[in-house]
Amino acid sequence: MSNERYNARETEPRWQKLWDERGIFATKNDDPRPKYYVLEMFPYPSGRIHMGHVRNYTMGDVVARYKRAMGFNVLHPMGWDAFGMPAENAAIERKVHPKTWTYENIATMKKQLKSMGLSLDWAREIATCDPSYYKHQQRMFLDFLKAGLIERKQSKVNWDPVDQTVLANEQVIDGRGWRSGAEVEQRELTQWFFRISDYAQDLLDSIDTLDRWPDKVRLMQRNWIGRSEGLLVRFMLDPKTTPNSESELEIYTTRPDTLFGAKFMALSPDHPLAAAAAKKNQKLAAFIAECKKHGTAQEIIDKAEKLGFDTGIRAVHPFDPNWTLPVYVANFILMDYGTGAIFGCPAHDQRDLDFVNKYGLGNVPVVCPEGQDPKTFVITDTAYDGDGRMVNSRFLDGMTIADAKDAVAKRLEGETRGNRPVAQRQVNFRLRDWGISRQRYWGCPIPVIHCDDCGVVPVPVKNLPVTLPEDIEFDRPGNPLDRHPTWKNVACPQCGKPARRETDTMDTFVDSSWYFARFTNPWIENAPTERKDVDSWLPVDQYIGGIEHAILHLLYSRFFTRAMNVAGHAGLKEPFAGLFTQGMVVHETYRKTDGTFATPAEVKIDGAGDQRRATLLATGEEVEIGSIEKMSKSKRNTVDPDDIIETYGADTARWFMLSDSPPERDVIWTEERVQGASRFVQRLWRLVGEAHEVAKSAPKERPAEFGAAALKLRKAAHGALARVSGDIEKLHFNVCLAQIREFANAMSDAVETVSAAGQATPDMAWAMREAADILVPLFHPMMPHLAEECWAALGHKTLIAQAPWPQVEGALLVEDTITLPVQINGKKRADVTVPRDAAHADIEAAVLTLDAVKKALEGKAPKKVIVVPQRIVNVVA
RNA sequence: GCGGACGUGGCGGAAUGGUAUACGCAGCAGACUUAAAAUCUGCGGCCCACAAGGCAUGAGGGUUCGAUUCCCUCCGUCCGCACCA
Repeated sequence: MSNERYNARETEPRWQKLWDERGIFATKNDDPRPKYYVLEMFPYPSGRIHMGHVRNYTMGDVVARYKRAMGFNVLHPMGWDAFGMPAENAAIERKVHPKTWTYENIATMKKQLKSMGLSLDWAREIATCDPSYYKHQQRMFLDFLKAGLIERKQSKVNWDPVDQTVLANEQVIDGRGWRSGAEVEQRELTQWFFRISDYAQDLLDSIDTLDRWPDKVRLMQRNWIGRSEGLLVRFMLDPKTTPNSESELEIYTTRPDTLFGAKFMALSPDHPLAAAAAKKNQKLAAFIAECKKHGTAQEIIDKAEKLGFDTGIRAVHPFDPNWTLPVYVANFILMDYGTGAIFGCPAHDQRDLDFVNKYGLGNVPVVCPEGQDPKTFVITDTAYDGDGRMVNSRFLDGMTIADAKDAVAKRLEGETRGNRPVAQRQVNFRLRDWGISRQRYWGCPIPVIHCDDCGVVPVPVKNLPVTLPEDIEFDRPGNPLDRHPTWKNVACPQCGKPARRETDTMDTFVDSSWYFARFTNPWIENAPTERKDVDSWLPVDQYIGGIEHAILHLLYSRFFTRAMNVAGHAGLKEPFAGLFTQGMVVHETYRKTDGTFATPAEVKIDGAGDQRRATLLATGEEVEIGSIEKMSKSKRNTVDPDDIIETYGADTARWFMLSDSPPERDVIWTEERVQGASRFVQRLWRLVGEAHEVAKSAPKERPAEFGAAALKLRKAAHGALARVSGDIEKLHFNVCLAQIREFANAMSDAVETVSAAGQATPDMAWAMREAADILVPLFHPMMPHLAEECWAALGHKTLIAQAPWPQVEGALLVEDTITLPVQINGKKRADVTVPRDAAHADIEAAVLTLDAVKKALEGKAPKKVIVVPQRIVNVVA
């Protein structure tokens, strides 16, 4: 067999078929072995898989196959995040029904995934657009509604007047809709919200328990939740200056210590007091209208100037009835954070300082940094937000910031006005409730009915699912559900009178917030989950996906699991015990003279290093080799997984994805390295063949003694085994692959030794058999097809996919004598070989006889000799 | 602006307080071949003709017997958040 080339194209489908026929990756829920749940983020069925999928699913498959070999009952399912806008875009642009488009894509991508040789349990496949899935989602919506986890409220949205649809912030570009180009308006719509903010503190606290999540993701979630501790303070207003004799304004501040530096108050343009004042002041009304015209798009907010308008209202300082502050409406105050009103202390807040400098209100520093003279400490253009002592602050003078905050809070909490304390400590979060209403067709219908008499009525559970109608038209903008002739019309479940269905559908993030739970038992029809299954399988032991989901998907899933817990559909709070975020697949770009890009397949590369040149295959025209970018359609730097699998085989593609780059970092796809991976596939095939030849003469019984060469091989094999196991556990795939290559090199050396000697000694033949039986299982998780073929060639009748992980022989990892590096003043100068358990004194004596040491010491005694057991010796001269 | 990560040969990278440059890619030289491909062997941080030696992990400083690893300052690259009071 050793002189035949390994033919991946013939071999891979053969093993895939066999795995399939024998159903060896179908997982049973009642298997008594310990469980291991490995999950990769399921794909959106966009049409074809891309290299990012190949990388993601290869990593998951390595873990799944390894854990299976380690004796775990492994759950490794796959499904489709199948609702979403691209299906509707296809319907509009190509007149294909979203359902047809989606299911065709699923079929194509499933075939592609199968060609990768992934050890997936396809019997548990889920598509979120299937009524058998979203039925349960609707059921949970109703349960959550009953449990008070969902509410309906007004919210501002980006409205595209041409497409007649709501746009996400990222779909608004320079204030215009990304598709229509129409100027986006702010509209108030009544929408459904999941009350995720009720769980802000719990979601924050529990991050500490997620010790197998990347620190980066945990930090991003902490920042996103954005907890702050502050004080609500009720300022009195001069009723003579207010529109309707209002007497009070409540503000939120995290810096109550700076109250004596206050120079103004500011209201959000959406604040009720601003609205009231605008009714009596046309100029103010115009100012507010102008503020509201600006969208929520980030670019606009960034560039917008800080603008204010003096309402004429005057507020009274809480510590001085004779001290009044002007009340402005300002465009930078958000209505939905705190109370929508603030007091401004310009000396210690840059934004407030910019504001007073524009309107000439001045500033007073109240915190003086250590070592500064308060008399000369002035603020002009840069606010001071550091530590220091209170100054110019009456009873607070001399206190630290923390003490001053506490003193202000205590004093104002103690005062009451109208039976309520003047101030109250409050914790605020940046995290907002999760608006899930989408004015779209291709999503999960929200199961409620609007009745003129009964109001919002939930669809009775027995009437679920509320299915999407299939006879819809995309010939006009807007939501097809809204204008469907009959779907919307329904009798009120309570009073029986004609009523209307909710035509909004759910955000697709809802679909992906519980699919991992459904995978634990996707067959049960009368409930979203089977409690014994969901509780025994969850949490997911290893979740793998892109960093782009670090916040939204992962935070929503954490919330949703809590909600399922409350509603009785799951018994835990944290769905993902281990998380890994893999890097992207990137590729260099090729720019043609006309500025457009060429694909890697259209380009031929010549030369190396600085001499590398790229020319178009078709015309010979030179193209510029550009920067390395994320593979994308727009840069045309994509490589099609199908092409790679066709040319090199899935194992080569899988090996490449794990090589060289650490898995959390981006990997650069290059033709040279794919060939390198392919060469290694061939080399392993040859090596296993050669090893098999050598091993033919091996005795059945393990020899009592091993010669030096055989022992060296055995040590290499067991050393590699121990290290590879550890590296897979830590997901250090690139290091793991280097270990396998090193072991293969050691095996090649041994084969070389045998062929130089003419024949194998019995001990070497036995050791070679052992080495081959270790090598194949080691690379099986990465290259399963090649491993099956090698395993069969070695004469095994079992499948490697079902074989146990080899046992390490610990004694082989311990050396009798060890060679320690010898440093002189921290630089390596020599080696010394000593018995493993040699005493310090003996090692020291041995070291002092070395020529290099004698020379360095020039006859003098060393100042110190440091012996680190099993590691190193350092002589200080 | 706030927060975080990273910086090692020509390139991807290894080593998380103990032999810096494992493993691979590219390169060079050689073997096999009529030739090529494939394969195999050898060489690859810099300075110095060699050796000895010295210098090298973005730059500078510190801690340590010993620092790529820990600490401080700076430079560069990337990422997240951002009128959040």
